[in-house]
Amino acid sequence: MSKSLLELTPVQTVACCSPLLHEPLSVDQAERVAPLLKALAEPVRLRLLSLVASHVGGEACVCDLADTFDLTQPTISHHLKVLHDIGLLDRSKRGVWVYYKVRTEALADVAALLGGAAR
Amino acid sequence: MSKSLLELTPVQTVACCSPLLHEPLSVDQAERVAPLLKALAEPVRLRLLSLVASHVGGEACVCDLADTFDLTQPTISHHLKVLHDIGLLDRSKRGVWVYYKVRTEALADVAALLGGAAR
DNA sequence: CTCCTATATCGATAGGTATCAATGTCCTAG
DNA sequence: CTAGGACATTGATACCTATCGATATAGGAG
Repeated sequence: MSKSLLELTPVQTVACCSPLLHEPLSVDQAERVAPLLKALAEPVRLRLLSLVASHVGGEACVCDLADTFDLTQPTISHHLKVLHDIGLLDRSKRGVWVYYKVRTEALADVAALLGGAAR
Repeated sequence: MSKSLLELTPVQTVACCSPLLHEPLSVDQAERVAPLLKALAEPVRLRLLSLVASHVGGEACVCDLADTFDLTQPTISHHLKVLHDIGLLDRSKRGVWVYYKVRTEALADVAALLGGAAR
């Protein structure tokens, strides 16, 4: 099944291969990637990320997000902080509102490691 | 799933397409994917997966793996069970040894959701 | 300044989990 | 059959985290 995985387009030789499946991950690599995956491994955070990304302008304020969930505002705030601290969300305060925006590069890095070969 | 949404050339796919980032994830989707990511979100398990995949024949027995880690055999066995239970590793017993093999489709599914598109 | 609203932080709690030592299961050798 | 080795399971422990209510902070309205 991995025949197509071996055919790489030149441009994506780096980004496209799945290091995870092609050579043993170093301890350092594993410990660097795991926290990113951990931040993603939460249904609420996955939905938050998705909601922010698909919101108008690619960003959303907490007030846009909180109503979607059956959770208190501190809990939403906590999840946003986790995503921001790990580098998956950018944060910018404008007036009273705080806007979050997905850092797509970070997400792409993870995807590339896991299965970039699918591209 | 949402395969019909992704009728793009490989180039476009690389540049832009990520289901997670293009439409809000449903609660169901999020709750289905999160456990997979959770299973991956562990340095030891990432390394195990990587070791199994890059081992000769794409599979490895526990005895091949255990020595690489500074952990007891039950702990390694635990992590392998987590990866197997979630569907990321296949398991086959041959004689006294148990061989594990990566289920690349499962990994590709996750990668596709995060940042790639299945071909 | 005072009040209100948006968001963050704090403290507590309940549930999850990585790890170990001890033990169980199952296969093969003899 | 019995012994030994490969792997899994169990039970205990220590740590982590998702969630809440309460509270803090900070900006805008009046």
